[in-house]
Amino acid sequence: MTDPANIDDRERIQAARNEVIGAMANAAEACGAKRSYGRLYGILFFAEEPLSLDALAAESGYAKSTVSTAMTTLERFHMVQRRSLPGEGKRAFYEAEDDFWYAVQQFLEVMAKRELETMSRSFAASAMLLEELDVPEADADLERVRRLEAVADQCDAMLGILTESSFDELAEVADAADDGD
Amino acid sequence: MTDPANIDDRERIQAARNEVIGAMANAAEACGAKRSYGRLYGILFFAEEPLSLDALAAESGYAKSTVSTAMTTLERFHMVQRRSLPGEGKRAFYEAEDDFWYAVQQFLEVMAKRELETMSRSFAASAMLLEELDVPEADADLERVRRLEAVADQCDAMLGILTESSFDELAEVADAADDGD
DNA sequence: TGATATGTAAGGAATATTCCGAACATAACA
DNA sequence: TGTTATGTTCGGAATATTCCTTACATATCA
Repeated sequence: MTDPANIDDRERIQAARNEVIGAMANAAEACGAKRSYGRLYGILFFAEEPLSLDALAAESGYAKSTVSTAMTTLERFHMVQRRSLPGEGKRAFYEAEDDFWYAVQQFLEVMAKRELETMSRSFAASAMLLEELDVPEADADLERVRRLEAVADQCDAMLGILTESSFDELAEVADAADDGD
Repeated sequence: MTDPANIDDRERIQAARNEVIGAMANAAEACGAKRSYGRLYGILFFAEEPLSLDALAAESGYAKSTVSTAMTTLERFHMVQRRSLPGEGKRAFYEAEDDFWYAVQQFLEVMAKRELETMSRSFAASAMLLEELDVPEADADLERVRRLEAVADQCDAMLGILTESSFDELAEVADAADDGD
């Protein structure tokens, strides 16, 4: 059942997984989330079956409470799904959203879009204040803020495309854009 | 020279600026940079003339050393430009890149692209390890990693479009994409 | 309902980040 | 070259973050 060759295979597979799991930890950090969330998503991404909190805690080495809050957060981002398997009582099982592009979209939708909207609101508020004034300095500032608003709008449009396009549609967009250039 | 009305105007202008400067601090944080960098960029963005380190320190309230390292970093990102004004000795002056879209592009180019490349390399390394194995479990993992690579490639293509398109070209891309949907 | 297993929340220890101040380095100019 | 003005580096204090432990809450099933 576990002859030397199999043990070696397992180790290699684990090494391959860890490479990706580490990359996901980095990505999470780059996205402003905790590294642990990235690692836990990675573990789930490779899991052959949905994992319970305890299994995830054992596999990852994190405390159960840490895993619990991580799952709650990742669920809000639609990065993992919580399943209640029948006959398993209260116990919940988690699996990763295996469509990684969808996961990326969800992140952009929830985080980037929200961040951008907050920024746009600030720009708008600033513009409002400046419009009420009638001095040259205010005019110059208003011009600058309007440019910021234009960029924010453009970013918003691009984000819309990214979050609303399927993976295949996006490929078309990319091709079209390359032709245009 | 500073009658009540002017003082009031100044305060309002400052309030309008602070609104934007605060938004930029938030944006910097969201982008994984320090809030102080965002604020300093914002101050420069509204400055009527290039500012020296001391002026920036006075205006922002940060220590000069903090401003110094901030400027070095922002310069690497092409978010600010360092100018040596003639007759000013060693003293350097800084001004913000006023094309905000260009600044965004620079950020994507330097940070997002680098991050994505690191991730892609990890995916590739993992795939290499898995290709050498010939067990079903490894095949299943390889399939998953290949999907990750496909998403990373797509993201890279989109990043390319974003970083290589001018503001106006980007609008065309957005329009074309909306038509396509 | 009680007993047990599971999930969540709160507080604090370990760690990482940010920023300041002081020491140091370097360029300009007398 | 010496002096002064400016810029940078480094160590540590203040702060923020992460994650664990413990305590609590809630669901399941006898």
